[in-house]
Amino acid sequence: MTSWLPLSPAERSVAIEVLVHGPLSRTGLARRLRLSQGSLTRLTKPLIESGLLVEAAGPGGTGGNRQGRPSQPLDIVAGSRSFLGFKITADRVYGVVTTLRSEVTGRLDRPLSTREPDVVAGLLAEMAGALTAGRPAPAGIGIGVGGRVRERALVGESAFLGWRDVPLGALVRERTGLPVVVENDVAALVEAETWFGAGRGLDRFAVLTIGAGLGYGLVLGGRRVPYAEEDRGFGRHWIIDPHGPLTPEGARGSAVSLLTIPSIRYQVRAATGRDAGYEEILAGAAAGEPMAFRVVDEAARGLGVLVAQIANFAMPQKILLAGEGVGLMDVAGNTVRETIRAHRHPLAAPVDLETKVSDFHDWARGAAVLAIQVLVLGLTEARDPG
Amino acid sequence: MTSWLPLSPAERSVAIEVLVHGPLSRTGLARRLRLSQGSLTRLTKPLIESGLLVEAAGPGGTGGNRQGRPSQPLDIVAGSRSFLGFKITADRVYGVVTTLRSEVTGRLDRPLSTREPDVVAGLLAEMAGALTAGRPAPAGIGIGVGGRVRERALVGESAFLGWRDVPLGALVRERTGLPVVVENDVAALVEAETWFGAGRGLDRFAVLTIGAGLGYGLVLGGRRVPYAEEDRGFGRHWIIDPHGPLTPEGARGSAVSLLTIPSIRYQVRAATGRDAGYEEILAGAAAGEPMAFRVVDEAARGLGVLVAQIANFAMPQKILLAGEGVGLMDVAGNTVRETIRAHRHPLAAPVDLETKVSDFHDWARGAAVLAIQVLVLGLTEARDPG
DNA sequence: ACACAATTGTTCCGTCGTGAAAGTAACCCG
DNA sequence: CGGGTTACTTTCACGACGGAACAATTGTGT
Repeated sequence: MTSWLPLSPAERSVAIEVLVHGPLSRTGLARRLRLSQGSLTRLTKPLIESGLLVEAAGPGGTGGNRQGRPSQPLDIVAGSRSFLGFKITADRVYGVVTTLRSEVTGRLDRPLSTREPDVVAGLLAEMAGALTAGRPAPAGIGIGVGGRVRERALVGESAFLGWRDVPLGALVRERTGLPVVVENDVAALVEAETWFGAGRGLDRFAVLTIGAGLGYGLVLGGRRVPYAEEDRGFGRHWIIDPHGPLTPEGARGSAVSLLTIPSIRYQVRAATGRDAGYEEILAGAAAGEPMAFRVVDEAARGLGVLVAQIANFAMPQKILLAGEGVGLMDVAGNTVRETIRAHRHPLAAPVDLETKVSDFHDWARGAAVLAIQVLVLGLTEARDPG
Repeated sequence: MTSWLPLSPAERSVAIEVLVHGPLSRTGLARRLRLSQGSLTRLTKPLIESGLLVEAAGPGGTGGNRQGRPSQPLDIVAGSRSFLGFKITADRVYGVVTTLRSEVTGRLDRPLSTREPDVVAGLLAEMAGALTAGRPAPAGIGIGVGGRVRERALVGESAFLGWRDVPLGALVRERTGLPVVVENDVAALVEAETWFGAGRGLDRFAVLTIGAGLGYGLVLGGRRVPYAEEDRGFGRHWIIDPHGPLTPEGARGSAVSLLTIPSIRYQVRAATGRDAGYEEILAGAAAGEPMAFRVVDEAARGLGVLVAQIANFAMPQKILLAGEGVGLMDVAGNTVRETIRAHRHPLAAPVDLETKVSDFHDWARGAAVLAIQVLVLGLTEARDPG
């Protein structure tokens, strides 16, 4: 049990199904995967023997069968392995320990004094040690970085760290002896939400993150679309309103200028001369302070337009708003929803919109999910044909 | 050979590969489909025996091997079967005969005097007879209709025909004795371009049609995304510019108001008092007539914004502009391209944009492709999970 | 001219994954 | 305790596939 079997494609699909969709009986799995019951007996046997799956204690709960032999749910031994996830920001590193099911069992964060790759890798190794002190060794490490990442190991370009072609994966692997997966931070969050969050089981799913910048990810056919713009952040040139605000960060009236936390603070500061925090501005808008209201209202309309465009052109079944800047929805959610409606066909299905305020540890958890996907199940990034 | 074998999934993939990607040797097919050479011998044998494939005359042309046994390309017998495709508009029906490769070998169109379902089905049957007079009977019929189509047979709702739950497929099958596939017209055009046109071999591909209305279709993972808005046409509520023109057809500044042929003619008529044709307006804009130029220029900017939004949010590898209203690109293509660039990240890959002026017979050809897909290869519509 | 290399396509065989069907297990109910 | 019902297992036969050896057909070098 020290290392898992190489799984056949069919075994892998069974493992993923149980991992993502909770305890399931063999019969239920057969239905979901369109396999015969006999195949399921065959496929689950080695998975149970290797310790990846167990027969859950209590037989099938509610909604089960009224008579006949009770079903025997199978479950992943979530605690059998642990994973580390890290998110690197400009001035701080956030880390979490998670189970196989991506439940966070520990968290930590440390300031980043320098951005020297060696020092950062050392800090990551040190945090890995601190996070797993007194516990069994984790199965792998996932690292999320803003910027372009190649081959899940190399940071090709990261503006805020000033990095170019830094082999971060190798550096951390040397210092920890653990397998390491490096990925763009938005991509990692999207994967995490697809497997364990709002996008669970969906075929088409979009994520928009609002924070210091914007992030966008699209999942189609259950797989994330590899995009080419992630290197310098999204939305600086998504012009929502040509007459909109001009900020240092994006083009005039761009999504970045309208929506990101720094841009909203900048606008209020420019108008009132006072430097207010983001939460403070939202509270002010809710209380009817004119300038704060105006900026937040404009942001809400911009967000509505943006969400409607995503819904119209990418046609996802669900859109998740995540990040630290979605508190906007609490204050001006109705404005956002009205604007979405105005930019959609009246007969179109309403957009399934979910809001999830996330902090930097949630981003780290996303990176841990990448490690789960790659290391346990042997998934590799979808190739881009053509 | 009167009816084709039921194809196994592997045989089907071979047939599609040859159909879509032209003559291919067995070795080439093995590489593309990631199968062994032995499997290819096995799979192609029944296809050749049944007459679906033939060994092409001349051995592999240029770019082949320098030495060794020359490869033996396999090709579809395109002329072995023919297909009918129809496009129904408000006042006219257009029909084509095509080969298996979707090459048009005959065309016809007739005025539509009434919209009574029985009469329309009768006209279709009569046109089918005229199109195939003196030729072998076609293998199937595809029909494209603007509006919502269910189960590839029922016209659920079509505003311009005034239909609701009309079993058009059954009506035409009764009168012709041929299998019939009914589909939304835009969906059919998208499928045709995916298999035989601009989207050939691409994983992600978008189509935007401009004509009397707008159409939009998205192909992801090689399959068309089933959308829910097609019933009343796209773009009436895609607000491109809130201060844009107001026309009878769409919301103010909507894509429909900016781009469709009736809206452009309406704008010029409202401004000049003279009713000019679409081509005339384009020529006037090119010649510098102020009002025509202004309307066309605004349309070009609107189109640029629209294409940029599609590129930003759906991230296709290629976007096709089709329909009768893309003559705009000849006159104001540079404006469109500049606007796209302004709404995209400067480092993002340039949008691969293709323009194809299409007439109503091209729409009919699209419907014939649906018939090819469904009837010959047994493809069914992608189910929408979740 | 001849052997040889290179490449395509075919034949043969062992393996593996699968569904069908029959059989076993576990539960409820009367 | 036996019948009904549902979950799971075992067995078996089939079919799809890859790998390896082999045949076919050309170019190349001496």
